[in-house]
Amino acid sequence: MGTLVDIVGNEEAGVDCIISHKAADPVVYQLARVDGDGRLVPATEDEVMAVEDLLEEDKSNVRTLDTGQILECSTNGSEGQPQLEILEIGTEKPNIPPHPMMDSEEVDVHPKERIPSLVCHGSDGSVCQSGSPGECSKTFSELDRSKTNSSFDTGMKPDFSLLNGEIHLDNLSVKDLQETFKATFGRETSVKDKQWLKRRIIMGLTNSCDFSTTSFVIIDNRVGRKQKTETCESVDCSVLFDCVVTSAMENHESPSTSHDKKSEIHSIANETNMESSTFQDKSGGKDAETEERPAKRIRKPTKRYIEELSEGESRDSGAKIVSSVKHPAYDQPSAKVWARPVQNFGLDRRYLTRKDSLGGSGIQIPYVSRIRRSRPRENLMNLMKLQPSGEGISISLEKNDVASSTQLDKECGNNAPKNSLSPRWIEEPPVVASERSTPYTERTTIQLEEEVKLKNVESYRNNSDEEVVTVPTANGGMRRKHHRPWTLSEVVKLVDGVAKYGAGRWSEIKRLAFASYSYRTSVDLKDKWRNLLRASLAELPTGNGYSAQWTDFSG
DNA sequence: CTTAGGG
DNA sequence: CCCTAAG
Repeated sequence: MGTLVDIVGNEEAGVDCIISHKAADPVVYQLARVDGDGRLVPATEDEVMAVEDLLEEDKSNVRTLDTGQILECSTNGSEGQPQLEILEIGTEKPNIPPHPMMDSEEVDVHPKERIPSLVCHGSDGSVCQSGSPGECSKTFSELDRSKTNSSFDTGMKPDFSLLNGEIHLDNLSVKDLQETFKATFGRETSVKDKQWLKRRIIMGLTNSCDFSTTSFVIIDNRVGRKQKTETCESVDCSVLFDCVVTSAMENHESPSTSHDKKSEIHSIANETNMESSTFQDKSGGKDAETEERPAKRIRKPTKRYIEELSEGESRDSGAKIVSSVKHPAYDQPSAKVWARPVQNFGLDRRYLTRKDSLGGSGIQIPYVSRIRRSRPRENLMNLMKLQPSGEGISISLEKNDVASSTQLDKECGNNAPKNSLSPRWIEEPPVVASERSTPYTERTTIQLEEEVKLKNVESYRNNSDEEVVTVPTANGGMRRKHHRPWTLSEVVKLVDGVAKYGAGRWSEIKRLAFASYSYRTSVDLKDKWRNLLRASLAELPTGNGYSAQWTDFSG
């Protein structure tokens, strides 16, 4: 069968999530976690983020499961071992001719009729299905409303007749859209932005269940059926963009087939006139915040595709910072979820199989390692437009980052619950302090390109070489074999973490900001920070004219 | 166990 | 990165 439900565990983050791929193509992940009682609860925002990062950076914890497979959830608290059985796995494969990379079975599934359903056998033997009212649904109940009546595994059609299979929202008035929204999500909305409404509705329909706060959607892989692309075209630029990027990304991977789709996509891209270089979905982004999801991160294009933008993008919206301010309740001893090796995994050429040290089951790593051959030129250029001319400083990026995050904190930090543990802003390196008023620092084209190259190298390694290999050294110790170059995003996260939690609280930073980078220890963070400090101090002190510029701005 | 600092 | 001494 397919590759449809993944378990993502991340011990550092305490995240054990079930990702049900409702749509394999484009993939829609929905996150839930198994709580101590073996119930599915929606993943928290942070878990979502952690998992997202995990998916991007480290696939070693992703297991691919099959229908009928039993999951044991070892819980810290309770004696019993709740189990989750995957009853059905929903796929939403395209109606276009099957991609040669994919299993051809299960291709003709109606998007809204095949939806993942998980049954969990609680430790008490209770069985509950997340799609129907029952034991588990307690945890889902509120989030569930739309889902239950919009067809879960029952095959029921959604509540509204407007939408029989195809979604034609274009002709609807705002009011109609609001109605539809209400029908979809079970709540009113005051948003008047048609684009936003349409987008939300589409998402609500494409998502098997909308965890109103924590569902997130990854459009992954190639763009799906035509119908889907139409949806993209009319409704959501960001999705479309994603598709385009993805398709471009995968171009080299499936040389023969992606052509059609690619051209198709491109034509759509042209039609929609994607002048915007931003990945942020404009209408959605703004309005999402005005509605019930204030400052929540909107759907972000899969970062791997746009890593070049990560420096700006990961915090430009501020959503990340705001949303991750503090949420106590989720340190709950994570329910560990192992996959028991029950049956063979469908051989899907998109996946590499590797040995699972935990359960012995095969970990299937998406073969869609989006290894970029050449970086997207425009993106880079756009990025660089942001950088006014000036001189290049080797760690300007970090400074840049801190500067922006500092700005953000000015905006939102005041109403954010101050974490009493952490107001240690003082420990920011002097460089940073002196530069925080400098909105943009710059580096030369060459430097940027170097950066990108490095990054590509790194992501390649990420995909091909997951484990931390150690080699014995002369003095008997073990040494990590591979020097993992620090990526841009890692550095950014580090700087960010230091800004948030204070330098010195390495374990905190590791736990919270580096949850998904299992290979970076807190010591690594510390060392890296030290190096950054050194580097920055080395550049700045004796006035080569640099400091003058900084002081100009800060004064 | 975490942090700091030297190697 | 590693190692280790110090909280």
